[in-house]
Amino acid sequence: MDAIYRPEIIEPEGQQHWEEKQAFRASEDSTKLKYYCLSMFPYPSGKLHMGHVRNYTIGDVLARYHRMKGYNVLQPMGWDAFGLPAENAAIANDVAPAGWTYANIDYMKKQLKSLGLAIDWSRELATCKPDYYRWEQWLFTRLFEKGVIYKKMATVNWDPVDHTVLANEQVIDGRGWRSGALVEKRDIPMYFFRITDYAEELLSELDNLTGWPERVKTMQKNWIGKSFGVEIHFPLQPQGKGDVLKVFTTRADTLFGVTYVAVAAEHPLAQQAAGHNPALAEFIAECKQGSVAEADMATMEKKGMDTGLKVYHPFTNEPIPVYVANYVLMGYGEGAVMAVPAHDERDFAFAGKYALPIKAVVKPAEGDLELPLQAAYTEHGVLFDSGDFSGRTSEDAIEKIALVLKNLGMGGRRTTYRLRDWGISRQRYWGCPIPIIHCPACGDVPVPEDQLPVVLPEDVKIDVGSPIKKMPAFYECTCPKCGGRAERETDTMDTFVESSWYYARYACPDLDTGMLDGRANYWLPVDQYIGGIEHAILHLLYARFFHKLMRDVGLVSTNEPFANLLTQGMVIAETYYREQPGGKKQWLNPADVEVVDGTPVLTADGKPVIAGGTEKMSKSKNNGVDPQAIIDKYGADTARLFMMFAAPPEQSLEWSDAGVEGAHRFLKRLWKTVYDQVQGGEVSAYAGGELPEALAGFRRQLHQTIAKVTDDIERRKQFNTAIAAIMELMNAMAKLEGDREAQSRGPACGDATAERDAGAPPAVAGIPSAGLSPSGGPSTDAPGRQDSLTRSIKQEAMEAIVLMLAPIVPHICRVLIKALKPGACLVGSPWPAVDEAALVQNEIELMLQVNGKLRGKIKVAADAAKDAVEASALASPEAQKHMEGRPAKKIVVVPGRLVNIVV
RNA sequence: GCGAAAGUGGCGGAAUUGGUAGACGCACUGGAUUUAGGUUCCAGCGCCCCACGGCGUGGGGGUUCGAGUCCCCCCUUUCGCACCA
Repeated sequence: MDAIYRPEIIEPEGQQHWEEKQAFRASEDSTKLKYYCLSMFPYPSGKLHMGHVRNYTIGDVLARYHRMKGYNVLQPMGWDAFGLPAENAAIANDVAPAGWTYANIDYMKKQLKSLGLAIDWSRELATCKPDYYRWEQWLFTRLFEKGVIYKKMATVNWDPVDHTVLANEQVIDGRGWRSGALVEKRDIPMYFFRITDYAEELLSELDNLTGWPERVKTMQKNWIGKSFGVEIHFPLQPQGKGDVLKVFTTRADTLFGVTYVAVAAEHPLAQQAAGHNPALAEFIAECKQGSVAEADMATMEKKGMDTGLKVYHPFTNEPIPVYVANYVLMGYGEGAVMAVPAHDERDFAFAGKYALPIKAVVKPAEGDLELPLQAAYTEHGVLFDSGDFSGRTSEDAIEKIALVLKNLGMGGRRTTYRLRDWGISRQRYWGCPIPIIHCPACGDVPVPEDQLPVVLPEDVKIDVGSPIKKMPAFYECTCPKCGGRAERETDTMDTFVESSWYYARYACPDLDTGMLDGRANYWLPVDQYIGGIEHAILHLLYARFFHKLMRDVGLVSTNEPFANLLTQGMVIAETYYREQPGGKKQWLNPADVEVVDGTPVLTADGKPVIAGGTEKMSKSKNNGVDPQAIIDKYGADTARLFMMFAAPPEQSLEWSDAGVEGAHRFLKRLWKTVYDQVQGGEVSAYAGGELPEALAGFRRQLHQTIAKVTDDIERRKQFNTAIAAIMELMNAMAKLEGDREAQSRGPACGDATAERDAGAPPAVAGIPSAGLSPSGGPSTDAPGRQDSLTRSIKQEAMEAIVLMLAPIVPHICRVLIKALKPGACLVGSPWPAVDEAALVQNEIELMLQVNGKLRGKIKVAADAAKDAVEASALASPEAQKHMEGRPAKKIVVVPGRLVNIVV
C-alpha cells in the first residue's frame, strides 16, 4: 500500500480490473432476489454535465449497496439518442445528426466509465439504432390495428417565414426563434395514442405506487385531472328546439347565474358567426396568433367578442349571448364554457371588461353576500334566485340539476379528465419514422412486419425542414395491401415514445426476433428508478402508459414499470457577469472566477465581476462546472463523495469548490488512517468479551453507525447523513486513547508514549510491517493488553468504514479493503452486520425540561420505571432551581427522551 | 394563470414519529508543526449580554406541557404546463 492517496493511479486500475473481470455483468438467477436499478438514460448532448454525474452516482450507490447485500443486481445504461438538438447542431456545424450523435455517445461513454459506475455495458442501447426502434415501429403497427392509435387534426406552432412547425421551446415571446416572425396556430393531421382510455387506471394505480414520492403522485393525479361534473346542453333556439351547444361544468349549482357562454375561436359556432361578420373573423384570426403552449395561453390577456348569436337557458329559456374568447381551449371538454361571473374569478374579470351582467345565485350557508360583488364568490354554499333549486346546498343542487337535465335530455352527470390524448407526430427528421403508408385507395396502411424496420436514412444534409420530406427514395413506395403507388409517412415519433419502453428492452437488448422476451418478466418492474424531478409528469406518465400497452399485448406481466422512484434535485451554481456597453450581460464561468477578500474577480485580469445568484447550471448563464475538470483534478471518488455529501438527493445541490476540497481532504485522511493501521502490523480480530469503558462506547458507536448508515442508504436514501455519521465515527476513532500519539508524534514525544505497548511500535518508514503481531507478543501488562484491544477494535471499525463507503467511493475502498484484509475483494464483500450486543446500554441520559424549557440532563437506568424517572428528575438540582419552590402540576415523561416538569 | 415543492448560522445542510435546534462539512478566528506558500494537527465559532439569563428555524396568527415539524393567512424562490429532453 502506497503512503500517498493517488486517485489518478488507483481509479483507472480499479476500472480496468472490474472491466476485465466483467464484475457487473448481470444474468438471470432464480436463486437470488433481483434488484433492477435504473437511472434515466442521458440525451447524448456532447459531454456529461453535473446533473448526469449526480444521477448516476445515486444509482451506483444503490446498485453497489444492494450487490453487497446479496441481490442479483442489474444496472444498465443507454442513450436517448433521437431529438431536436442533433438537428440544431447539424445546422450549426454542417454535420449529419447521426454522426454528431454517435460521436457524442463515444465521448460520453468514456466519461461515464471514468466515474467507475458498476454498469453492465453489454446491455447498452441507443434509441436511434434500427435494432431498437424497429420494435417501436412493430408495436405501433399492432396498436394502430387495435385502434389504440388514431389520426386527427391538431394545432401546432407554425412559423410563416421559415414554413416550418416549431417546438414550444423554439417560440420566444410569440415569435419564431430563427425567423423572428409572429408564430401562428395551424391545424395539421397527427397520430394520437388513446392515453385517455387508460386515464382511470393511470389514476387509480397511483395508490399502489407506495415507493413513489407523494408529490409526484399528486402532480400526476392533478395532471390526469379527473373531475365529476355535469354536461349541460344550451339549445340554439327558444323552447329547446334545434341544435344544442354542449358545455361541461363542475359548478352546475351556479346554472342560474349564467350570463353568457364562451366558445373557442375554432368552435364551429364561432366559425359560422364569422361568415357574415368581418370584425369577428378578424378577431378569430387574431386568436390564431401566438404559441400553443398552455402557460402562454393562460397568461395572455383575456379577450373576447360577441358573436351576436344566442343560446337559451335550459330551465328559464332566457336568451344568453355567445362570445368567442381566446382563453377557451378547443381541445379541452367541448370547446365551450358556461360563464358565471358571480362565482368564477376568470368570468368575473371578463364580465367586468365587457360590461356583462353579474348575477349571484350562491351565498354562504350563514350570512349573506355583499352586493354588488367586489369579487367572485367561488365557495360552495346555498342557492338563491335559482327557481325550484333555491335553498339547496351546492352539492345537493348539483345532483338534482344533473338529474333534471338528464330527464329532459339536456345533459346529465359526466366524468371528465384533464388528460388529453398523446399526439406523437413530429414534423422533424431525427426521430423514429412512423411506420404508415398512405395509399390513395386503401388509406393509412401500417407497414407489414416483414418490411420493418422503416430505416431512417442517416447520410443527409440538414437545412430548414426535414430532409426525408424531400427525399423520394424514402417516401415513394407501394401499398402493401393493393400494390398501387403510395407514399410513406414522413413524420417521426415524439422522442418520448423511445424513452417510454427502454427500461424493458434492457432485459433483452440482443433479442432480434421480438420486442421483449421472458427475461423482461424476470427483471421487471424496475426496483429503483432515479431521475430528475422535471420528469415527474410527462415521461413518467408516458412510461406508465406504455407499460400497460405492452401488458395488454402480452409482452409484460406487471401493471407498473417502476416500483420505487427517486427524483433527484438540480445541480445549481453561482452565476457571474459583467455589464457590457449597451446593458447586455456577459456571463462568466465560475471556473474563471475567484473570490478575493469577499469580492469575486476574474482570475484572468483580477478585476471584479458581479455575482448574479445561484441558478441551475446552464449554457445561457455560463455557470456549468465541467465534471471532467473535477475528475481530472481530484478523481471520480472525490466528485462522487462531494455530490453525495453536499445535499440529500431530492434537494437541489449547490456546487462548491471548497466543498470538493473538503471531500478530497476526507479521502486523504481515510487513506492515512488505514495506512497507519496497516503499518502497525498484523492485528488479531476482536473475539468478544469485556471492553474498557472508552472502547465499549466507541464500539457501540461503531455499530450504531452501521445501523444508521444501512437505514440511511436503504430506506431513507439520505446519503449525506450516512456520510456524516461515518465522519463522526472517524473523528471518534481518532480521539481514542493513545491513538493521537501513535499517529503524529512517534515514540520520543513525551509521557503519553510510556503507556504504549512496546510490542507494537509505531511504523518507521522502510521497515516492513509483516510479523509485528502484537497479539503474539510478550506483553501481558494491562496497558499493553488494552493497546492490542484498541487496535483490534480499530481494525473492526476501519473494515466497516471502508465497506460502508464502498458504494460511494468504490475505487479508494477497493484498495483499502485489500490493504486491511489481504486477499479481500471489494466486489463480493458483504455489507457489514450490526452486532446487537454492542448496542446494549445500561444507563441513558434524559433531557430535563421545566415548563418546556431545557434546564439540564439526568442519568437514569435504561429500564427505569416512570416513577423512578420522575423522582430522579424532581431531585435534580436544575429542577429544584427552576421550580423555585412551586409544586409540579404535571410531569410528562417521554421514554428514552426527556422529562418535562410543568409548574 | 394553473399544478407541485422549498425557505433553518457567514455558506451547504442535520434534527427520521410533535420532544436537546444548528450534527457533519465549508468558510472564518486563534494556536502548534513546518515554513516561501501550502499541507497537517489542536481549539473556538447562531444572535444579544460582563454574567445570570434572554432571543432565535421567511413574515403574521393559532393548537400543545412542548412546534423547524401540525393548522390558518401572507411573502419569496424553484420545478412542470402536453413539440426541450
